[in-house]
Amino acid sequence: MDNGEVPLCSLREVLDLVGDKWAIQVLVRLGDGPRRFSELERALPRVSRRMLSLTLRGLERNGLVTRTVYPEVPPRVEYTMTPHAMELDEPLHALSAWAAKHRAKVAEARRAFDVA
Amino acid sequence: MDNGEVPLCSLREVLDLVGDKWAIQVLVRLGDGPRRFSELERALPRVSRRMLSLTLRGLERNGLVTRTVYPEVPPRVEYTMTPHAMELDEPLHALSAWAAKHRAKVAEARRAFDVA
DNA sequence: CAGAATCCAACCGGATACTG
DNA sequence: CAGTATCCGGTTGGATTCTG
Repeated sequence: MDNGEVPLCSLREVLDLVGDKWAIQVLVRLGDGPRRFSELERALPRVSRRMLSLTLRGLERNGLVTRTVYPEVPPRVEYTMTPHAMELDEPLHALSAWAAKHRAKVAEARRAFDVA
Repeated sequence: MDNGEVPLCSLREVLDLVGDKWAIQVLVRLGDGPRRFSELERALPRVSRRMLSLTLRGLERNGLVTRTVYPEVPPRVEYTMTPHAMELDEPLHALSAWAAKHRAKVAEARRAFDVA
């Protein structure tokens, strides 16, 4: 990791956008298309309604997600990824590839550390 | 972002490793070579000693950093990145490149959202 | 259906002081 | 030098309740 070439502030910016506990889970769900609030809620049982709401609000605020309200009864709201959010796909793949590759070593390091 | 291809759990794993507030700052500093505790402390004035300590302990536990104690007086401790931590360099670059590219849009989205 | 509001417990992290 | 220990205020997030 070369200090001079990693723009630290940019890195912090992305992590501030998607680094929190649920943002990425939501984004990935939106990856195959628009989803309603309740669909996301069912798809992510471990996210409380409150947190889902706050997460979506954050993503919307940062322009990663678009919120569309359909004037119907009962109300329908759909969340959609924006084009630039889609471009996050590849960087995130790179990261998870790293994780997949080194998972065993990380687990082993953790075991070794914990017994000591 | 293709749901079927992004291994969500791997992604969460990496973010759990380096997603917290200071881990990456520390890693980047270690990018050009081993550093002593006090060097890191000076290089990262906004990180409290306590947080630096906890961060290093976490990185060490996950095998991203090696801690070496030299039996001298006064004591000297050096922190070094492990080989697999170095491989994080490129994925992190990809992420920060995304941030750099879309920074303006994100900022604009935020402004638009906040005035509303 | 899609949230917002409120309450409250748990956790986080800074400041300070102490140690091998 | 390189930490750890303790105290403590602020933030986070779950549970619950209320609403258009």
